[in-house]
Amino acid sequence: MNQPRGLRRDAQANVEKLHSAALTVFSKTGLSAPLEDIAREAGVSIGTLYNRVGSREGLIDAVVPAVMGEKLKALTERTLAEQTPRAKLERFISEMIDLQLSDPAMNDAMLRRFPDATALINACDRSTALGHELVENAHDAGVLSHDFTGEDLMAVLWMVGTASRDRTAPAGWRRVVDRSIAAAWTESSQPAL
Amino acid sequence: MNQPRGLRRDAQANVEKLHSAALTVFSKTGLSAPLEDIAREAGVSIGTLYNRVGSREGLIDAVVPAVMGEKLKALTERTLAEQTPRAKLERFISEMIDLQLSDPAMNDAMLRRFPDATALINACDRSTALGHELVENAHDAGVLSHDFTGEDLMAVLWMVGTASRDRTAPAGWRRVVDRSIAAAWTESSQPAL
DNA sequence: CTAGATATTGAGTGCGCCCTCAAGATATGC
DNA sequence: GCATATCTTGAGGGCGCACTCAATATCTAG
Repeated sequence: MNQPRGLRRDAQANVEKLHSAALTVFSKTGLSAPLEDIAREAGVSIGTLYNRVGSREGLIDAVVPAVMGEKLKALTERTLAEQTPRAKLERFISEMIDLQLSDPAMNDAMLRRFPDATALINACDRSTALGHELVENAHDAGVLSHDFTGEDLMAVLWMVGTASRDRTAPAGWRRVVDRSIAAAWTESSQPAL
Repeated sequence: MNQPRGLRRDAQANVEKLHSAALTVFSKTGLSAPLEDIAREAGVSIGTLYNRVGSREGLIDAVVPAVMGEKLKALTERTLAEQTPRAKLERFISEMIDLQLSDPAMNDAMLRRFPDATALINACDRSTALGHELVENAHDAGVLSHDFTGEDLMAVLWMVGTASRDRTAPAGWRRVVDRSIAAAWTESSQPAL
């Protein structure tokens, strides 16, 4: 959680101010927010921002993976608490969508818009792995069509993220996505209550 | 097709050079290509570009609707030549997708990325109207689920356009879209050969 | 208290693009 | 051929953002 010691006390304080400012701004504007905004929010000059955090990726990695990790942990628990493979997968999808819609920073993260923020990418990879696993389980249980792959799941979520961040998206996008998912279940499968 | 007379001959020639350069560059890079690229391609200075065409929207409108209109006309003919309402709609969808994938300029047009290019928007509106009509006919013939609306159709096409222009799109996007369409037909409906 | 190591600062530079305008070039009517 | 209305030109200004660095301020160990 803390910086590699050796920083002067004021510098240390600035790091913390920058981190919390970054969190605020990222959640409002997304991970591509101007770094100047973050410096201002932290009450610190742009030079200091660079001195303390080095790069946008550094700042993202210092701050977002923790939040994201928390959310994913809770999400995973809720997902695995469901009874059937289908219910699990449905839960996962709807929770992931909620996460993306809840906050531009989460959305940018899931869309992998900053591939050099390696810690963040790792966090995302974990959720991707969970998704793939749930798809496989659903296949094994015979509730999900075999031509709906893990890749397809990720594509669905990518589209949700993309559509939601674009204000020119036409009204029907959500229905399109929902229909695509709905069509992937097998006949023998029962929707969760 | 021509400028409102009164231009000196050299100026007139420049207009033409600019139009054809615009066509070339737009098809390669899309409608948001730097205007400087177009001036260079036309062998003319950036100042002249502004003198002759005024704005990006002016240039787009002077050049893209004609091409688009041609393509839409042919597309419409082919669509209406199909026998059944379902075949018509399927044809329309696949032709529209091909059009979007064929050329960044067409894609930007269909995505309505330049709402102030009014002539272009008009052309697009005509194809939208056709889409809505085909959806209605399919509803009337009982081959298309009533909860797949004209708006849904446009959302599908919007997603195709968006996914295809984003190189970070995951591999499965096309299948997601196809499944969404496939799921919209009613049981009584027969796919075209 | 002070020297010197450590931080902060913000004006400045760069980049890509949009758009303008004064100075110079060119066509055209007479 | 010449006068002049018409065009072209490209350097320059603006904008938003990333990123740097010499000058200045602040900590802290002794």
